[in-house]
Amino acid sequence: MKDKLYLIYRKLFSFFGAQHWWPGDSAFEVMVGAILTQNTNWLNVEKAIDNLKQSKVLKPQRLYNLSKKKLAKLIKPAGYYNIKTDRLKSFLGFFLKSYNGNLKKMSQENTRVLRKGLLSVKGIGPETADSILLYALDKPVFVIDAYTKRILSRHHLIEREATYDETQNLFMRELKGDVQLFNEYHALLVRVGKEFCLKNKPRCEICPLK
DNA sequence: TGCCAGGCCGGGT
DNA sequence: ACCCGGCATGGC
Repeated sequence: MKDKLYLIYRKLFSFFGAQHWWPGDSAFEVMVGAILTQNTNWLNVEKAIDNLKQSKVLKPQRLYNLSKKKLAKLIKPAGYYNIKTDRLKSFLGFFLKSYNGNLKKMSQENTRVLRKGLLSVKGIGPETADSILLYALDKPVFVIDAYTKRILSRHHLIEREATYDETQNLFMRELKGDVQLFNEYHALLVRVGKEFCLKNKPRCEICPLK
């Protein structure tokens, strides 16, 4: 099993090359993007983030102080804008209250404690929490998403109905706990998922994993 | 033109 | 402990 996961990684990397994730200019932008991209096309998220940048509010305190109505309007292109407004606000409350809106302070926290804290925020589930841990805070946590599960189950490495934790445990048990590896591996899975492993239009014949 | 995207919550079984 | 509807825009 261990060899299989490394083999898949090598195939993906040699086919696609480095993905340079997470796209974004700052760790804070990554955290905001992680919430905005929930079940949403990244291109739409970019529009929302651009709006926040144009309005000069892509900072913890500025964003937190913004009225719900104004925030909702700015992130509208990302979809689910009412829900995501609340989710951003609750996350920012946590970030400001627990870590004074300071990324350094946050990243010094014990990873397990941090994950629990993030999961206690309404609107942050396992994938969003782990994306923040890995891509904003450089913690060696493997991110699981819909593509990852679909690809692994189609290759019979997990059950089709495997849970998030089961899938994550597989990766973290079999792979060396390396931030750069986890970063690149997840990004590559999303890449191959988008191009070859769509829900109703799989292109398995020409997939680089074939 | 309909299908789907880098999920998560809450209410019902 | 699962299961499912709701949430919403924009690209292809």
